[in-house]
Amino acid sequence: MSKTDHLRNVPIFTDLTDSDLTKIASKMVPRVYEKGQMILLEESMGETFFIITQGAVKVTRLSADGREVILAILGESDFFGEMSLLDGEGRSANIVANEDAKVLTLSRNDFLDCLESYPKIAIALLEELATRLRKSDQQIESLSLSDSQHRIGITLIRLAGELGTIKQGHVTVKNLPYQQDIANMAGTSRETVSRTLKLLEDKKLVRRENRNLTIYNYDAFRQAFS
Amino acid sequence: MSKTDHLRNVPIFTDLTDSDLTKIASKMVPRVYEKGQMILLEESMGETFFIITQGAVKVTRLSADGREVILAILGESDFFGEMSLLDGEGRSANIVANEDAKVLTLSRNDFLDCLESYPKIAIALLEELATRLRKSDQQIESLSLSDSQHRIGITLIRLAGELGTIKQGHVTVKNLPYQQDIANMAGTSRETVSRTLKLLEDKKLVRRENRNLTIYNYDAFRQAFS
DNA sequence: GTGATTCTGTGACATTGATCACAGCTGGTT
DNA sequence: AACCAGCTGTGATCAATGTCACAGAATCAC
Repeated sequence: MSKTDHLRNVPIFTDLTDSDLTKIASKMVPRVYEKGQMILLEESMGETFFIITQGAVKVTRLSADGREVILAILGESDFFGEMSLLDGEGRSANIVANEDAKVLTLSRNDFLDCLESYPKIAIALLEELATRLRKSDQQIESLSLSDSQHRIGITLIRLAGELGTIKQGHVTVKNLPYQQDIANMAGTSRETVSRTLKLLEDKKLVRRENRNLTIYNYDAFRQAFS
Repeated sequence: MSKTDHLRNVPIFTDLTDSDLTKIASKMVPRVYEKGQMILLEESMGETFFIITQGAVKVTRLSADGREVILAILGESDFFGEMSLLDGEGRSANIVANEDAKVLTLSRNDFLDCLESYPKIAIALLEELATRLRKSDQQIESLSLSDSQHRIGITLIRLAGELGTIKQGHVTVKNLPYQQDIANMAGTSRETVSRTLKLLEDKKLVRRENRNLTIYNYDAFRQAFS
């Protein structure tokens, strides 16, 4: 698949003509990362915009004592790095390749030029940031008000939405993240995730085999936890 | 103060010429709300953009059983309502006048026209959303990793930044919000806020008199809680 | 296939902080 | 000035869940 083809799938570029896409694509530089490799380090200055063409990354913040919060897991056609380009502050999060990953990068100047030249990109980006803000607000609510069981349920729904495939009402998440990662997304401990998954399985709400998780009745499940 | 004067103070409009500002101002309709009055209700469709010219509002989410999370307290020259205009989803939060408040409103269409006609507005708005997203991410981190004492400390810092005035190293927040509101911002209970404030006062980190709170050594305080 | 590494399950225990209950203040209103 | 509503302080209690410890599974590397 060519660079241009990849860009076409990215929400903020969908409104562009082929020739515009090609122009932008020509400025993008591909890079490759191995699983576990750090792509961006907190505190460093942001100078690059990234689009994922293959694989997945996790966006985290680390506390002084090394505990980690996972803010998001991003996959193909998702992008990152725009925040510090936009507001000029330093990085606010770390990005790590969660599996082997390929990305396209755009320099700060080229990115900002895009915004100036194609107002549609700016508007689409506004849309995307609004959606992310909305999700963050939901997360804040759930961390503030819900107990660990609900937060874990909500996290499974997030994962299902991002990584799952729906088939006749039940969703399967292949390659479920490790319990520690789920815990770091849900703001709880690994042990609590273990116990809660068992409980959900006992209640016949989900099934696990190998690294896959199936939510039997996705709608009912969302009902119960949102 | 004229409408145009108010707009000049709003970050997303600062780059505009006077004549552009006047054009936009002419489309804005003023409204007035009393303390406690609901300005926007969750779930309703977003059709209006608001700029605060006087007073303050709180942005909240409510759980099914009536508990409230305060996502932000906004004051003069802050704006809200842009989220559902941008991504077309329903409202994600409630807005309540926290004191008597005056606002200027802009209709959906006029707002979107502004974005199309003045790319600078779109870019400034991107900047603002990036900043908000950054704050949300910090909040998620602190809810996930910090104990209640730290979360309350961080909340006081937020309040100091938004409502306080700095004078030779110490910050005074006049008209500190009620403990219940602080609790709803910090994701803890009102009683815990009461006990923690006492503790901070005993440690000579802050002083309270009437409805005012003074943080003695702002830099050290931030050091200790961030 | 074997060993090493990493992930998961589970009991025991300690602790935080929510909740309840109620008294004491404070500020606004008549 | 007296009253009332709503805010604040504080003790007692207790459930949820984090932490520790370790055994059992799964997966990876050679």
